[in-house]
Amino acid sequence: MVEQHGQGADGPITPRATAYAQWYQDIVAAAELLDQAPVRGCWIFRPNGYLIWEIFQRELDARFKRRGVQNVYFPLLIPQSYIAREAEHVEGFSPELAVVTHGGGEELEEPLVVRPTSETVIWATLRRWIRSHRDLPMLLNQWANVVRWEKRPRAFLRTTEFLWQEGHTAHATAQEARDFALTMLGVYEEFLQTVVGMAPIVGEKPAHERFPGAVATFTLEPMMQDGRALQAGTSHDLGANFAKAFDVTYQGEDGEAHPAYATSWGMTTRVIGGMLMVHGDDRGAIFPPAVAPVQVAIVPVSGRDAGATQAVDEAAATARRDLTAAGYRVALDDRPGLRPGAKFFHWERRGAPLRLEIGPRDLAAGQATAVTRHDGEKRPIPLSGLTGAVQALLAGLQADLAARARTIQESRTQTVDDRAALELAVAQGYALARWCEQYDCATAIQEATRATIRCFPLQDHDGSYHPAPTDPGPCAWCGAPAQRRAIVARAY
RNA sequence: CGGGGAGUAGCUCAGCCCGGUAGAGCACCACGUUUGGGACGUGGGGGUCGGAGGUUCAAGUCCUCUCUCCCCGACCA
Repeated sequence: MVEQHGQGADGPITPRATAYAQWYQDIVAAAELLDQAPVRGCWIFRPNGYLIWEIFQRELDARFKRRGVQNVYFPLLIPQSYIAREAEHVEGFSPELAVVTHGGGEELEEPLVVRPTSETVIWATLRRWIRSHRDLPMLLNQWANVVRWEKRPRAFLRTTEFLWQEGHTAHATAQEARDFALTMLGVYEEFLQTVVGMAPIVGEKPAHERFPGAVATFTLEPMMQDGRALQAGTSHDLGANFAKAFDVTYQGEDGEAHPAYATSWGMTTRVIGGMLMVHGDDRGAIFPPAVAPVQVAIVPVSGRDAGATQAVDEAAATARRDLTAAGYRVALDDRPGLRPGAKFFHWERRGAPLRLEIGPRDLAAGQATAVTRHDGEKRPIPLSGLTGAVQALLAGLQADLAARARTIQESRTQTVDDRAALELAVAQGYALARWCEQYDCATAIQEATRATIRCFPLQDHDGSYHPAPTDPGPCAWCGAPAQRRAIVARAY
C-alpha cells in the first residue's frame, strides 16, 4: 500500500531562509519524485513524479482537445539539415543540440539531431498535409521528450532531456495565428491558476528573448518564493517564417498560393519544479489537491487493546474505500511498527495536502481528525459525512494555496522608476519598470543585477490579451525614452 | 567552459596524513514489546572501497593516469 522510503527521502530539509537552492533539492528528494540517473543532467521519474506529470497531461490534453487540437507524434531524430533551414532557428539551437553521428555500427551520411523541438520536422511534413484553405486551421499537438544540452542542469527546472507537450498549428492568416497563440496562452494561464495554484504574470518577451524563428513570444512568469521568476510556459506566433523556410503554401479561395501562418506552444516538466518552489515549506513539499499524488493520507492510530485497534483499522479501511470510490487519491498508511508521529512526518514531507487521523478517541466521538498540510490546522470531521467534508477541505486548500502564492507575488512586486529602486526591487522580487527596449541596456541590467527583462505584461480583457496601456517616460535603467513597463527579475 | 567539492554498504559518512582482519549511524530482514508528533530490545543480511596502471611481502590508505557526479557562475523551457 505504502511505498518504502527511497534514497535521501528522510534527510534533513534545509530551511528556505538558509539556502533556498538547497531547500529546493531537499524537498525534491523528500517528495520522492526523482532519482539520479547515470547521465549528467538527466533524472529518473519515480512513480510519484510521473503521476504528477500524468495529471498535468490529462488536464492539459482535455483543454487542448476542447479547442480542436489533435494529438500526433513525430520522430525523435531529425536530419541535421532540417534545423538549418530556418536561419534564426539554427543559430538559436545549434549550441545545445545532441547529435547522432553513428548508427548500425557505421557513420551516418547525414548526422541526426535529437530533437530540441519539432518545428522543423513538422513543417517539413505540413508541406504535404496542407494544400487548400480547407485544410486550415491545422491544430496539432504532441506529447514528447526533447533534449537540449544545457550547461547547468537542475532537477525539473533545467534538465538535459525533458518531457513536454509541443503544440503546432497552421493558419490561413497572420491574425488568426496571433489569436490562436494568445488563446493557448490563456489555456496555460488558466491551468496554472486553477490546477497548479500559481499566479503567473502573462506577457510578451522582448525581441532578444524570442523563440528562434518567432515573430512574437508570449510567456507565463510565476514568481517563486524567493522572488525569482520561472518561465512556466510559452506560446509563439511564428508568422510565416517556418512556412517560408519549408515552403508550405495553401491555395486560397482566390486561387492564389499563400504562406501558412504558424504557432507553437509548450509546457514542460519544469512546471513541477515551479510548483514545488511556489508551495513547499520548510517541512517538505506541499501539493495542490488537483495534482497531489496522494490527496488524502489516512493514518490510523492504534488503540491500547486489540479490540480498539481493530475498530480503528476497520474505520480507516472504510474511509479509504469511500474516498477512493469518490475519486480521490488516497493512501492508508497501515505500515506496522511505525508510530503515528513518524507517519505524520512521512506524509508531510511528501506533500499530501490533507491528513486524516483516525484513533480510538476519534471513533468514540464518531469523527476523524483532519489536518491541512499548508497551515497545520486540525479540525474534527464526522465520519458519517466524510466524503463531503474532504471535498470541501480540499477545495478550500486549493484556493488557499493559490491565494498564498498570489499574495507573495504581489507583495514582492514593485513599480519602480529609477536605477536604485530597480536594483532594490529585483533583489527581492519583480520590478515593474519602464525599459527602453535596447538590447545593450538589457545586457547592462543583467550584468549589474543578474536580472533580466522577463516580459511586457499583457492585460486580460474579455478572454483575450491586450498590451498594457503605454506609459511613456525615461527608462528606469538608462534614462532613454521608454514607452511601456516591463517585468524585470532574476529568473531560474 | 571557468571556479570549488566529492566518489568506501541502499543512504549519509568515518577510516587515508602515519600501508597490516573494511567500520558507524540510518535504512533493510526476523521476532518481541510499543503506538494521538520522528519508539525500543535482541538477532541477522548486505562491500569488485569509481576505473586502470604502478610502488610494496602487503594498498581503501602512497604515486600516475582516467571516468563520473554534485555545488557556484556564463547559455536556456
